[in-house]
Amino acid sequence: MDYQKQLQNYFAEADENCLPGLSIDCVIFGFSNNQLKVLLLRWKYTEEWGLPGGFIYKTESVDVAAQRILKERTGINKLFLQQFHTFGDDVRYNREEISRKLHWPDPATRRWPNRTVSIGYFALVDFSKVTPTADFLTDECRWWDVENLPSLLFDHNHVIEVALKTLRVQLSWQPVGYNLLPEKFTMPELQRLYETILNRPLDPRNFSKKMRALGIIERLEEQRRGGAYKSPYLFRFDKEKYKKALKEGNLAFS
Amino acid sequence: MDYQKQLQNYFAEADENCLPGLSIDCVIFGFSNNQLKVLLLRWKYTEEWGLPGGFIYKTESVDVAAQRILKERTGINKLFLQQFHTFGDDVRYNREEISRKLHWPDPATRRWPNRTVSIGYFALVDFSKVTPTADFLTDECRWWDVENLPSLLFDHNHVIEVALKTLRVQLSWQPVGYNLLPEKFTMPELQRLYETILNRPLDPRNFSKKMRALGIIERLEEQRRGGAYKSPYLFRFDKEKYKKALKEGNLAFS
DNA sequence: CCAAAAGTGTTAAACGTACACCCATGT
DNA sequence: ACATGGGTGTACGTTTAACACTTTTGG
Repeated sequence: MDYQKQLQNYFAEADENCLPGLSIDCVIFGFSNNQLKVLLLRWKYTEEWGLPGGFIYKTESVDVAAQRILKERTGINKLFLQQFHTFGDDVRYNREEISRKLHWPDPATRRWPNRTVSIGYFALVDFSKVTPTADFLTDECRWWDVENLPSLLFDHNHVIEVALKTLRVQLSWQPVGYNLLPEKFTMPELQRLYETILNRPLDPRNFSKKMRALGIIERLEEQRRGGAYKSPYLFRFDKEKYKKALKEGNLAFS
Repeated sequence: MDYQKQLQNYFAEADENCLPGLSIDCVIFGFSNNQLKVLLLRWKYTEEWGLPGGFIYKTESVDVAAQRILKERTGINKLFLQQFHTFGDDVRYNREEISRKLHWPDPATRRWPNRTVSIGYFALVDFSKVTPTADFLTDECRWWDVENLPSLLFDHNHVIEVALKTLRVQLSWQPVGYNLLPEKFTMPELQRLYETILNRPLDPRNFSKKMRALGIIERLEEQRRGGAYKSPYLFRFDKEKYKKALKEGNLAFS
């Protein structure tokens, strides 16, 4: 089997060139169809899903490694990426269980350390600009609703939960809308993004008022045609004002 | 020199029993004399100060290691301790510079990895309950004003800055007063704690009003006698209500 | 013409902020 | 008696929260 050899090579290289016992996990958030999504990978020849992750080269900063891993494993480049927690429990997974689930032969398994400390990053991306692509370790790469995840490998369900919690807390200071939405969007779309992340309904009149009062978005003449029912106006973020407001911490949303 | 041998033993043990290339740094905050303080250690036979830190045993969770290190190196036990950031730059210190500053012989130095990823924790402690004690690696352990730190070893000045920033942001959700103040305290003391962390003056009338409105502190009949001038009332945190308010995120302070 | 989503304004309550004087105490 | 820090209330402006009807559109 060619795949087994690739696996062995991968771990052998990591062993030689990467920091031992340390890894990175990336939680990539996107928003589409009024749902917050996470990008997951399905490992080759299995039905097992997990977060994209990888190792850190010995001469590479952890932040740079996170960007590289994202790029290598999902094709996504240069985006909003933030460290949110380091997962250091002594038992985060069972090596034998993982090895069984992934159909790994013993030699490959043994290369996987018994214990790994993992640094968690989350990314916010424009769903419409991502073309999920599987890499040599995986068969499939696709978006999953945050609300409806399968049981994942390792402690990845927990990692996603912590990322979500961080995202909620940081809603007020992070350019969430700016990174998760396409360039042009409607007010209801923005509202549903906030509702999804905050996990509670918001009043459309108050929401619209507040968002527009922040002065970080502008309404275009254009309307979104083609959908059924009344055509909503399109909006666009004013990048400069958004950044300025973020710096001043003006984007709290209670 | 006995110390050199101890050093070598220490690193040899760490090499054998600890996770390689990973360390923990602890930023311990205290409050006294209207100043926010950090606990620092002076390395033996030098004038070089740094944060208490250490390594993680191979069978120990990172959180537990942080508590153990704190206890071992400062005598402080069982307190508020929170991971705040992982420092993963590829060049966080110069091994030769460190070795020179600490008067380390080559063999000991070579045991120190060329690169270490460090997980930062910050602790909030009751200043009055801590008896700073140096350990076998250090000559002295004492509090320093956050506003007036010396140039520290490694990237520890930067680590403290990030911890402070985190502390400021989290003032609203963390039991800062509860952990940094003695059981009984006066309103001006609490106010100065907040002023110090937020780094700006607050109006005493508004501060008192707001704090008491939160319903998490109770005024005792007792007053603090002995100081000159008018005797201030003593207050105490209502632990239950404090925890409840924290859960509900009601402790924002703008 | 109908169903469904988009869009919008007013009011009351809560909260934040600015501001100044008297009081208690030890020396 | 006095110097010093402790203690307190009011008024104004801003922000939030609650609330319902009309408009637009495609089918």
